[in-house]
Amino acid sequence: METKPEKSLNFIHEIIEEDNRTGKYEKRVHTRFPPEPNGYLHIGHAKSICLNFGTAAKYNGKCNLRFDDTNPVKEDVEYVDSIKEDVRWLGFNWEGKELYASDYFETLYEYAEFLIKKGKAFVCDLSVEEIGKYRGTVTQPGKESPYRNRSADENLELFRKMRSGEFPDGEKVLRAKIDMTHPNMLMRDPILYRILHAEHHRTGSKWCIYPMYDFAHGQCDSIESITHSICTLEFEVHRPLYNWFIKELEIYAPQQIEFARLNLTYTVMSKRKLLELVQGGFVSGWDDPRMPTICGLRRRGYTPEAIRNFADIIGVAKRDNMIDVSLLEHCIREDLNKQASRKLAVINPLKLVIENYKESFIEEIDAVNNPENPEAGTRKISFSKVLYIEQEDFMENPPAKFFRLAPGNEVRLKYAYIIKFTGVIKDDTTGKIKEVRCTYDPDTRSGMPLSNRKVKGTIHWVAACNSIEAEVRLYEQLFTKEKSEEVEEGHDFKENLNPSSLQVKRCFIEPSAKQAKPGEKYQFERMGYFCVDPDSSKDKLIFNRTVTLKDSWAKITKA
RNA sequence: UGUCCUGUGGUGUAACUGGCAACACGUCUGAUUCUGGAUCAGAAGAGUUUAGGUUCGACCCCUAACAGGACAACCA
Repeated sequence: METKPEKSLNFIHEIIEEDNRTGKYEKRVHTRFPPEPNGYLHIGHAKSICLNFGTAAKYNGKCNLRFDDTNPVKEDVEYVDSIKEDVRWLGFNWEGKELYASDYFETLYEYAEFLIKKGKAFVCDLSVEEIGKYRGTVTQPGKESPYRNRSADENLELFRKMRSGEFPDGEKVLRAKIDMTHPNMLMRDPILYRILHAEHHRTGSKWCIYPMYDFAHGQCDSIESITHSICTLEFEVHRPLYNWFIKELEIYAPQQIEFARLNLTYTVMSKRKLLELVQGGFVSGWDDPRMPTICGLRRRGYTPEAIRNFADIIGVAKRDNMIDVSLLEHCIREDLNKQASRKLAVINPLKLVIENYKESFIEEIDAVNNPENPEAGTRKISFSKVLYIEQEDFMENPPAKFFRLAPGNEVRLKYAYIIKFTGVIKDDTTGKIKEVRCTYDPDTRSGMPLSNRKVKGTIHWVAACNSIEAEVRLYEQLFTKEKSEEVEEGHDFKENLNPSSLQVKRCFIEPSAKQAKPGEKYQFERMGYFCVDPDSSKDKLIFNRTVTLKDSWAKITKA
C-alpha cells in the first residue's frame, strides 16, 4: 500500500529539485500568484494558482498572493475582492495579508532614480506615435531617440518633475537605455514610467506616474525574495529584460520559469473575450454557469476538489495545448458521484397511470441516498396511482435495444414496482401522447421476496400527488466548435456561440428536495448532477445542471 | 524577413536522463448492475514532424528543414 507508484515530476519541479540539490536558494521555495485586479479569475488561472500554491506546499515553501496593480485606469477593488474569494474557495491560503505591487511604488521609484544616475535610463519627450516609429519592426532595427543623450542630472530633474505633476499625461516617459537595434523588441529602450493623472484604487492620488508592468513585475518578485517566478509562455520574451533590470539594479535575482497556459475545448479563455460576452449580454454575467470563470464554475456546481484534481491531471509543460472538456467533466463526475445525494426528478414529464393501483392510496417507499456511500442512509418517497415519468423513457415504436417502457416491455420503477404497458391516451387533435397506462405487479416492490425478477430497464419517476415543482437550467457547451475562436476571415468568434447553451425547464422533484439550499449538489438519478442556484428561494427552487451522467444510450441513438 | 520557444496515439502528460513508448481522458468490446450511472475485465489506437549525423544502440545528443506559437500597447 505504501509503495505508491512514483509520479514523475513536471519540468518545473525538476528544476526546483535540482536547485534544492545545488543549494541555489538555500533550499528555499517561494512562489507567488500575481494577478492584475482587472477581471475575474478563470479555470486557466486555477491552473496557475494550483501550480504556485501547490508547488509551495509540496516543498514546504511559501506562496504569496500579490496583485500587480500598476495600471490604475483598468483596476478596481471589485476585482481584488473577487480574486481573493476565488483563491480561498479553491482551497488556498496566503500568509498574512495579500501583497500589492503598489506597496512597492516608492522602492520602484528609487530603482528608477538609481538607473537614471547610472546613466541607464532617460526621460523621453517623443509622442506615442513617434516612439512606435522609432522602435522599428520585428525584422528591422529601431532608431535612437533624440532625447537619449540627456545628462543624468537633467534626466533626474525631469523625472522628479514628472513625479511632482508638472507635466500632463503623455508628455514624457522614462525609458531604459538598452539597445535600439536589439533583435528582441522589448530591449529597444522600453518605457519604465508613464504619466497618468489617475486615481489608484489603493494609493489614491499620491502618484501621477506609474511604473510599467515590465518595470514592476520582476522587481516585485525580487523584493519578495521569490525563488521561482512561474508564469505563462508569453512572458518568455520578457525574461531577458527582467534579468537586465535585476542586473543593473544589483538586486536579488529570482528565476523565471514559463509554462503553457490552459486552453479548453468549446470555450474561450481570454479576459478580453470573456468581457465581451459579459458586456454584450451573451451570458448573464461573470458568474454565468456557462462561463469558464471560477465563479461561473462554482455556480455551475463544480467543487474546488474537482478543479484541483483537474489541474493536477492536466500536467504542466511548455507546448501549446487544448484540453478536452470531457476531462474536466470526468473530474466533476468523479467527485460528485461520491458526494452527491440522489433525488428522483422528472424533467420532461409524461403522465403515467397505474390502472390496477388503488385510487388515492399513497405508499411510502425507501430510497437509497447514495449507493456509493451506505452511510448516507435512506429516505422515504411517496408512490401513488398517478406518476410522472420522463418522456424519453417511453416509446410507442421503439428501436432495437430500447430497454425502457414500450408496448410489450416491462420496466422497473426505481425503488418501486415492475410495471407493464397497457395503452396510451392521445390528444384527439394533435395526436400527441397525453398519458401512458400500465399495470403494476404488487409482488415486485423493491426488497420483496419476488422482486428480483429481471427486467430490461429501470426508470425514474415522481408521484403526481406530492412532487414539487422546480426550475432547471440545462447547460450545454457555450460554443459549438471545439476551437471556439476558429472562424473564417472577417468573422467573429461569437458566431460560434451555441444558441442552445441554456434551456430553462420546469420539472417535478420528489418532496425531499424542498429544503435544498443554494450551493447544494444533488444527482437527479439518470439525469445528471444539479446544483441549487443562488437565485433559488423557498418559493422557487432553481437547479443548475452541472453535467449530465455519462449516457451510453444517447450515444447509440446519435449514431 | 528577424529573435525566442515548442513539436510523442483523437486529447493531455510520461519514459528512471541513450537501452525499441507508459498513464489518464476519450473511443470500442464484454461482465455486472433496481441509475444504459458507478464498478470490473479487456481491446483498438503513436514507433515519437521530416531528413541527415553521432552511437553497439536515439523520443532523448548534434545539424538542417518543415510546422505551430510568442514578440513591434505610455496593457498585463
